[in-house]
Amino acid sequence: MTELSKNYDPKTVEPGWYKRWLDSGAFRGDPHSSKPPFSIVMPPPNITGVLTLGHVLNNTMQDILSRRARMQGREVLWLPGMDHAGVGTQTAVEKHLRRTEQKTRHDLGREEFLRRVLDWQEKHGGIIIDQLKRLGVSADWSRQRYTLDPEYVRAVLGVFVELYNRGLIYRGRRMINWDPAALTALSDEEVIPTPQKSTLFYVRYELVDEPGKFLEVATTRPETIMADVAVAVHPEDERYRSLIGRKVWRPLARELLPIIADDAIDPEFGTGVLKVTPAHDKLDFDIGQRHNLPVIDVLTDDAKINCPAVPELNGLDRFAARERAAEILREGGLITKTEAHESSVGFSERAGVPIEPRLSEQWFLRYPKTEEALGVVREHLIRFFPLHWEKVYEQWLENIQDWCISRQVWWGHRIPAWYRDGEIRVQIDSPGEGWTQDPDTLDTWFSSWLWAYETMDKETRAKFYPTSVLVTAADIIFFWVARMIIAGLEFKPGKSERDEDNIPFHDVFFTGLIRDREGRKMSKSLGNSPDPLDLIAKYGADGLRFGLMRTAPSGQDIRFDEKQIEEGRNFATKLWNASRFRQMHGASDPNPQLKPEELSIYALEVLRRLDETIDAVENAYRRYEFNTVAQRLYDFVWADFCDWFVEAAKTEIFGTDEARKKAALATMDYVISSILRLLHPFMPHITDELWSRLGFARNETDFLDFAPVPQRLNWGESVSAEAQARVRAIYETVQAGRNLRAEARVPSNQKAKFGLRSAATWLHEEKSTLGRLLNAESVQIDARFQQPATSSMTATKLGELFLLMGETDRAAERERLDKEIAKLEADLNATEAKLANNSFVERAPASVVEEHRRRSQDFRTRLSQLRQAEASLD
RNA sequence: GCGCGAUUAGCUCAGUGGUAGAGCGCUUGCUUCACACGCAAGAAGUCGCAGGUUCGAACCCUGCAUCGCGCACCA
Repeated sequence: MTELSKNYDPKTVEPGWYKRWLDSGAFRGDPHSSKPPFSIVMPPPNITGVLTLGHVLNNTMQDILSRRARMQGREVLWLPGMDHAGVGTQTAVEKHLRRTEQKTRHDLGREEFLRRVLDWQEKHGGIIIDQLKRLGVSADWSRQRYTLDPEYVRAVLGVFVELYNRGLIYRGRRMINWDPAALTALSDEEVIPTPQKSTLFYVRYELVDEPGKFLEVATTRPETIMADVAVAVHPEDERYRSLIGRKVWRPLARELLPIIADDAIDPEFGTGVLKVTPAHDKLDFDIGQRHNLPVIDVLTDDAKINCPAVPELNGLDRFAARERAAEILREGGLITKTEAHESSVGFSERAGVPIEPRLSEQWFLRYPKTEEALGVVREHLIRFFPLHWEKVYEQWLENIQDWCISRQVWWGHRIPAWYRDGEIRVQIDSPGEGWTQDPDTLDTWFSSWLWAYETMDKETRAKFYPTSVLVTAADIIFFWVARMIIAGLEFKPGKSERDEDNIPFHDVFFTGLIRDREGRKMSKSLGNSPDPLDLIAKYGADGLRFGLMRTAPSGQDIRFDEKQIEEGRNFATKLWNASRFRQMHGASDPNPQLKPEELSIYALEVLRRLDETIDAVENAYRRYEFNTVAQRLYDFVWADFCDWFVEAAKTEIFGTDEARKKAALATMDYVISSILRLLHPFMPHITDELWSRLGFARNETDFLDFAPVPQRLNWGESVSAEAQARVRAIYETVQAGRNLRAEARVPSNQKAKFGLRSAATWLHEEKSTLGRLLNAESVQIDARFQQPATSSMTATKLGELFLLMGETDRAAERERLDKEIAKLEADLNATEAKLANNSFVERAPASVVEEHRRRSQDFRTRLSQLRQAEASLD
């Protein structure tokens, strides 16, 4: 055992441990184990993604749960993997292609393009896996899966075929969300409504049978007028009733349009007249269907105007065309007014451009098992943490729409539909000669929704499915969480037909989003997203993990502040140095046997606090309150153990009584052993390093991951009650004494003389510890201690404490005493007033009333002591 | 419009019925035999606002305000 260095150096320690864990197979999940199972499937990061703070948050939590479960003696499977991220990856490769070769994917052709994507994946893929390893993630990498693994692909396609055969998947020409930049359809969930300032144009449509009279229509999209097929009013609208059934002239690409009536029109909006453009608006499309109107599409797939009848607009981009169309209309005197208008426009989450509602032939899924999916959450077969996400989940399921699952991208699972001469077959493999496969691929989420069980083989599933918990950010509650629940209930991969065997997970913990100090979302464009690897280099993986966990309020968004990570690093150093101090006093006992009657009151007290901490930690884990666990451990280690116990125990550690010294060191061993085990899930590297360096580990592969979680000693009140009272009184007296020192401006490094007027005989045994904590040259303890003229005084639970000085500024001391007396009087009055209140005494719980009585008595005693002291100053 | 969160010290956050807490920052003292990534002491809060319930409210109820999120609407 070599001596510990003064500072902990994560750079040299952490990678070594990770290698040892991997080499020993510590992270393997064994389906044949007899231990009770614990399992998590990792939300698969994008294959070409890099580690973000969001990943750190999410994976640290999963790692904590996994490691804790191993320590609880459970067989843990944490199943990692990656997602092919169809649109995202393809967009990245296309961009690269455009920049380096000025080519599009169509220039290369499907086959060659996919080869390029594979090259890209080869080069940039899987970086994140190494980054996760650097974080200390204890996933079972031997089972790493990918959404494009051949057997996974077959499963995804198989599900498509099955749902098609059951009539739940169908192909249809419907209004979908079209991304004109990525050139693909999107699901409703991929569209982000964004408030946009726009202009509302009031356009005049001339009545055919009454030239010179006009119907005014308010629109934000004059560039689509050529696609109008009618104008519509509300049937009850008195203003327009007489016009229904008549006709107007379309002002661009002049044509006759009927005036129709439809309930969907809001008479309050604009003029109460809507131009009906079925090809470019969902509501208009529905109206068109109801009235058997034709559909005229005037936009190309990249959102340029396709309307040779109006050459001024033809070929223009939609936004340029909007301005040009307005100009043309204005020149023709057809715009009466414009007004500023704010409305919400759907943006593509990927490409960041406004989507176009578009009529298109796509594949759709009619969701099965929506009622059941609601049921398992409502009945808490699946528990959400925090609970309020249930509402969001319910709201979505209650308004669920069919899912557009086809994408016009090449990278992904190609739709297993085959065509020949108007014939269609849906099956995984080609039906043979002459059949061509559907060119489209499936929405990436259509593969992810099987992730919870298609990543497992049969025997793994038998042991580990349903999984224990899913840890994920709430922004994919619809994309992923809800759909996985539906898939589990629909395909029933579990060991029986019952819902409880087929839900994908028992608990879902929703993490918050990480924001910057100003509360903005982290984003590349804002440049406010720190690189976790830089943070690891600066503060160590353990420092990053602990710092982030300590300030991650459960389920709330997190404002990131690097200071917090620095604190994590500082805490690691503190732990390191406390261990270093222990190591300086000889080898640790890996299995210390503590006997209460041999221990100091400080030892009994720190052990009682340890019991409390173990309880608090246990409770916080049950609620997934990672911040509470971290905070409780931080407080226990830093305050209870280091600041108080170790300092007090130095009397014995540096003392001559070998038996007492041994007991103090054994207590340290016991507490350090507990601390290392409690902290291990949060700070795996440093704790294993210390566990090994201090000699707690039995051999090289005796990792903390498999050490038992510390249990309460449960020595009971009879052992600790008196010790607790005494220790608290001493610590309080010490703080009062230190305050006297500071007030009297005695420098910290200068020893001082104290007097304590106290009749407590037990105090004499604690005199040297009291003196040590006060940094005193001497402490005189005497029931009849006479206050010297030159001293300052404070009242404590143990009696009046005097700081003996050469010279005292009496005026300053009097002022100090006056202040303290005034405060005490106020406190006393408040407490007495409460006790004088009959309702309080009768109705409050007895313990509360008792507490007030005790407090009141305490205040009186101290007050009289202080008054006496003030009198003696004269 | 409907729903969900948040509002506590300068900052980030704990605190769910009984005299307001932590870390950072700030002020002061200290290189004392684990640690200056440290030790010790201190200043700092009408607990968003207004009502109500209660002997007692940061906490429970009602309303309002501000910020954020989701859903619907958005011509």
